Amino acid sequence: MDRFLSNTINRVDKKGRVSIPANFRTVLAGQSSIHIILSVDHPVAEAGGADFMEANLRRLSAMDPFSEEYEMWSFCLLGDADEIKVDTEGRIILTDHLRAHTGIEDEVAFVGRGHFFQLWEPKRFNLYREAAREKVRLMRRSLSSLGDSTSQSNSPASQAQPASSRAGASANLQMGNKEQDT
Amino acid sequence: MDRFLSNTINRVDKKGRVSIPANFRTVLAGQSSIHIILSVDHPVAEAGGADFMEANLRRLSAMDPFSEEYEMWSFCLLGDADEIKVDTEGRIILTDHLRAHTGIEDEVAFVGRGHFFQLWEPKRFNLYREAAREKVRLMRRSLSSLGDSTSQSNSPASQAQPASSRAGASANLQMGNKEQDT
DNA sequence: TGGGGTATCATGGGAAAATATGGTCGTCAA
DNA sequence: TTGACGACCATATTTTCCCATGATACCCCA
Repeated sequence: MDRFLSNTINRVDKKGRVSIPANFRTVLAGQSSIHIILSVDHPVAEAGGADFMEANLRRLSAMDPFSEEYEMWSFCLLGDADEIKVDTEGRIILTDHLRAHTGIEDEVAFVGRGHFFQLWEPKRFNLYREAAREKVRLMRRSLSSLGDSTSQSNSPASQAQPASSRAGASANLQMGNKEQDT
Repeated sequence: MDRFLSNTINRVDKKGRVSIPANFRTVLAGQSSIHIILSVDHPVAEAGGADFMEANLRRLSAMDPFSEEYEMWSFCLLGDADEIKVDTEGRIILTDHLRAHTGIEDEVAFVGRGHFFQLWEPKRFNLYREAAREKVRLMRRSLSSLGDSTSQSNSPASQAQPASSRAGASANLQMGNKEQDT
C-alpha cells in the first residue's frame, strides 16, 4: 500500500484530536509529523508526509521568484501551511485556521488522493463527491461520443490493459510531481 | 484462467464477510488485497487486483494534472476507491460506502467482466441484466434493418424471455445513480 | 461404470490483534 | 496559576487469524 486511497470519517474528541485512518498511517510509514496546506479552491486541507511538502516546494522553485505567481504560491504554500505532530496513538490536533477554512467541527472526512490526502467537513465532502461523480459522468459521455478508441460506455476500467505491461506503468502513476515510489 | 468470467451470488455473513468466488481468486493469484472503485453510472462497484488499479491510474496520468478533468477523475478513482484486504479464507469485508452505493445487504452478485469484476446487489443485477438484453435486442434490430433484412434472432443467448413486458426495464439502466448514502 | 474417498469451497464462530476513541496526569510556558 | 500539549493508560468496537462443518465437485480404482 503506497498511496492514499479511499475515505473514512473519524470523530474529533473534546481535546480536538482526530485519528488518522490506519491505512493512511501505513502510507506515512511512521513519520512523526504531517504537512498540511489549505486548498485555494475548496474548503479543504491537503496533507501528506515530508515528500508531499518537498513536492510542493519543488513546484515553487520552478517558478520565477519575482513573478506574482511565485509570490502568491509561496504565500499560500508556506505562509498558510502547517506541520502537525502525530501523537503516539496516531492522532493529530487540528489548528484553528484549519478548522475555520474547512468548516470542520466534530467530524473529519479523510479522503485519499494518491500522494496526499484531504481533510473535509463530511457534509461538504458528500456534496463535492456528488458533483465530482456527475462531472465524470458527463465528461465520459462526451468523450465516448467522440469515438474515443475502444471506450464503450463502461467505467474507466473498460479501458484497462491486460495485466502485463506493468513495467513502465508505475512510472507516471503518481500525479504531477512525485518522487518516491514503492 | 486469467480473466474474470461468469457470475456467482454469495452470502454476506453476520460479520459482514463475503467469499470471493474461487475462480475469481485464482485470477487474483493470491494477492492479499483487491482494489475497488464505484461506478459513476450504476449502483455497482468494480474490482480487481493491483493491475486493475494501475490501469485506472494510467488513464489518469494521461491527463493534465492541473485540469478540472483530472481533479474530478482522480477524486473518484482515488478518493472514492478502496483497497480491501482478502482474509485467509478468501473473503472480504465490504466497506460502508460501498454498501451504500450498491445497496448490497446480505447477498452479493459477483460478475466477471474480463480484467475486472463487479459487485452488484442481486436484484439490481437482474434488472440491469434484463435491461441490457433488451438494449442489445433493440440495437441489433436497428442494425439489421440497415441491410440484412432476414436476420432474426438466433443468437445463442436468445432465451425464453418474453421480449416485451419489460418495458420499464430499460429505464432502469440508469437506476441508482441517486444513491442515498450515509 | 459405479461407488467411495478426497479435495475444494462457501460459510460459520471463537479468540486474538488492531483500531478509534476517551480520559488522566505531569510538564512547560505564558 | 492556568491552559495547552504530550505521554500514557483504558476500553469498546472492528478486523484478522485460525479452526470447524456441511455441501459439492472431482478423482481414482475396483
